[in-house]
Amino acid sequence: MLHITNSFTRSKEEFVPITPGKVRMYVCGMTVYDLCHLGHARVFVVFDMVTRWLRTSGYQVDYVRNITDIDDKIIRRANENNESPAELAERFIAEMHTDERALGVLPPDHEPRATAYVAQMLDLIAQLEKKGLAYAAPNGDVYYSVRSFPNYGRLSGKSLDELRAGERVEVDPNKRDPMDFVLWKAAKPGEPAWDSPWGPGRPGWHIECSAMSAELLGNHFDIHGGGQDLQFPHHENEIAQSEGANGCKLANYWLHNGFVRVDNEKMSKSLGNFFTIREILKQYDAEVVRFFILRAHYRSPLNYSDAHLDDARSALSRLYTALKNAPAAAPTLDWQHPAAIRFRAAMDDDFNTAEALAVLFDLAGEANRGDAIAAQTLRGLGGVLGLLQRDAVDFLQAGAKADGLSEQAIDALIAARQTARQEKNFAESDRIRDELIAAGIVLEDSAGVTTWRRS
RNA sequence: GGCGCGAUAGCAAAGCGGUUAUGCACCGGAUUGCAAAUCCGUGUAGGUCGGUUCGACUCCGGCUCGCGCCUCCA
Repeated sequence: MLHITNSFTRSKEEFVPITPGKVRMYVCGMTVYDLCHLGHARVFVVFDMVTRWLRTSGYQVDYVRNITDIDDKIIRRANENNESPAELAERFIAEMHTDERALGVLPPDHEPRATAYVAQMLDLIAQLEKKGLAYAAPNGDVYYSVRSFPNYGRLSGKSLDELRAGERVEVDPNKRDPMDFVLWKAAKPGEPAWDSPWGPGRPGWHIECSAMSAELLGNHFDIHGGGQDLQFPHHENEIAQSEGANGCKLANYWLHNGFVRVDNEKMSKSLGNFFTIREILKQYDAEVVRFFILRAHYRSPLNYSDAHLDDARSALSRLYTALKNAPAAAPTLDWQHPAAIRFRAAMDDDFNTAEALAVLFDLAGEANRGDAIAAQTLRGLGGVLGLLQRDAVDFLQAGAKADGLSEQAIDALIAARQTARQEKNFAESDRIRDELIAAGIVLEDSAGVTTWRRS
């Protein structure tokens, strides 16, 4: 029985889908004006894990993760680059897909782009205006009137009066309340624009998600996810828009993943302390990065550092080492295996991947003691998390090939060392081994055969 | 200032009112020509002050410290 911590109620609840056997999930994706950083990677991997677990649990999942392909930053960046916003967005969507696939993230069922749903957004804004929840301002923008939506602040636990007290931005004279947010932005010269009843313009950020989720999943769906930083105001605004227009609950469960930190500070573009997936992948195997993300609970903060990635790599190596003698293709996973039962219990407990991974390490120990079933179970359960599907030796030998020794050179040195050992010339054999260690290659002699891996 | 989250061993990170988390690192042993890997074993915890309890790392409260949101942000 799956239990999920719902950020709306701030409590752990039994998961009950709206339609038995089916789960409809919407996750806020990325604004495509630059390469993805590790924070984005965490969202991708976490909700990929959620989707995989729901499917493993027998649910048919309809997973939507949107792409924001029109906004201020995209327009600005495109102008700087002398390209159109559409071209820029297209480029970074492709880059995002490259990063995701490297991390073993399965494609969502739908990846709607905001620009393809402007008509639906306009419908929604019209409904909100009709219901007195939206108003056209003198400057041509259309705003949402937060004071007209009684539940505003429920998700984030904020009240409008408290928000006002902490108001740090200059009050816009076009807004009736400082917290009112834009639904439709009047066009400025040279910017992409769509026609609308309120004049040419483009959609505000928040309305995109309300329109796309309704179009693809309906007005009421099961799970809404995203990074913690979107809880306020983005998700709060989505609720105000969708529930205000449709009169029904938007999502039953709200899931927010924790931040990635650097030196105990949130990793973000505005702080400039971010690491792109691309640069991390130059140094670390993508599966190590995936393992690193999954090793922490999805709601906990995750501190990024080379030392932690090194640690993750060592840990994952232990798992793969246990699979060295296991067949590559795992037969059907036996869910009655004691470890599988523990694994399921951990995952059912709010997607506790840290606990689930601990089960994998216990299995590795059993496999190392010669339990072939344990090795199969290890590979099978790893697969549920999108891990451990490679040939073990391939993983252990994967690495910095560019600046290291070629495999032929390594094999030649191993052969030379073998000859020296047979001649009991241990000074020479140890010299060769030291040379390899200096090059990051560790040798392992077992049963008369020497194998190697990267340290 | 308002709201919220967290504090676990050298590092990372979970569960749990009483019984080994787990990984990395470390130490002892086995194995090895020596290593590595592996196995066996030991040790190292629960910010602080109180309360509840037969018993608290686990529940409750105060304090301290850290983090996040309140502006775009995954």
